[in-house]
Amino acid sequence: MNKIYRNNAESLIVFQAGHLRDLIEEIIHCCQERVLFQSHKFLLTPAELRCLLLFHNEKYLTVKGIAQKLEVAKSRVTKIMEGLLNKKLVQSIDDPEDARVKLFSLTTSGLKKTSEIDNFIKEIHNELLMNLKPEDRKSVLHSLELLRSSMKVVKAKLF
Amino acid sequence: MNKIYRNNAESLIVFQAGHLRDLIEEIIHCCQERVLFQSHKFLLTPAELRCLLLFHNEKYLTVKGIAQKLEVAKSRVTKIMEGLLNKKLVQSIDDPEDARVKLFSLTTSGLKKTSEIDNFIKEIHNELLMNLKPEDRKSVLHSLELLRSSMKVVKAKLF
DNA sequence: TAAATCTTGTTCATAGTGTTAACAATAATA
DNA sequence: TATTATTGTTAACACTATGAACAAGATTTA
Repeated sequence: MNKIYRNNAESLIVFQAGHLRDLIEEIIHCCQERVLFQSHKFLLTPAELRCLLLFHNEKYLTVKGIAQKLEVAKSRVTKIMEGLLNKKLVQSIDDPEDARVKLFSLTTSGLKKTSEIDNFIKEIHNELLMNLKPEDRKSVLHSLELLRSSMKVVKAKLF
Repeated sequence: MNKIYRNNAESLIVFQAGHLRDLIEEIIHCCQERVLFQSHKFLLTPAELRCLLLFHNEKYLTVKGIAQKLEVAKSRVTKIMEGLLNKKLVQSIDDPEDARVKLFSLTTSGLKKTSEIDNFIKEIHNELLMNLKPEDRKSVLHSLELLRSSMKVVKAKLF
């Protein structure tokens, strides 16, 4: 029952599923290494780096807003911002319309660093793409879209 | 210089690289959620779960061996094994050939749990595959292989 | 063989990520 | 105005992880 399959089709699926598992694991491992590498390179903790990148689209962010985007508790955000304030990469002002709220924004050096990080990440992904043969690029992207969709379906079943 | 590209080819590459970045990010996020879900499901910490799966291929493992496979410090392994010993999922004996060495192995309940976890992961990946159209499966796997290779090249340049 | 060196695993201090609960200040609502 | 809801902080806790110092045991070498 463990090694004998009803037919070749079933055996192929088991093989492919195992292969899929190994490939995903390797790819994730590689990405995690990159995250550590780049936070080390920019003298930030991974959480600080992730947080800085949120300011790419928005000039002002609140603790609540950051917590939602990073999907962590507000108390965690307080800690992360403490680090970024110490490093003088962000500054905070009180929201003139609501005294409970703090508005965080990048300092000049924070803006510079954020832009450097974003360029670095862009460059990495550019290389990632350029290492693929031009005719493979579209199909790799399409495959990742299929995989993402399938993951969403599996996830929906799980919860 | 930021929004004007020399030609359509360059613009396409920038677009594709950004798309690649977003897709990888989403996929990784999904996988991380799965890791949390499954460790919660099996009443283990993620590190304990990862460690249990190492016994799939080998009956006996040492602290050093586990540290190498998990790519963590030996002191970390000591802690993880403490948790697994408390949960009675592993047992340890002194290596008769070297008094410094401890040989860890799964208990009966550890073996059972490990097998349940492995089946769960197999099932997840099976579903992941089955949600793809049969004619897409090979190309998705092939694309992941291409991506993995490209990542290795990029990584090699980085270090 | 005895001394020096290497290996194995543990403990401890430290850092980073993250949660929940309790709380104070402020805002919105009834 | 009194109640309720929101915002952000603090504190206690858990998990992941590292590196240094160390003890015990194995190996090498002089």
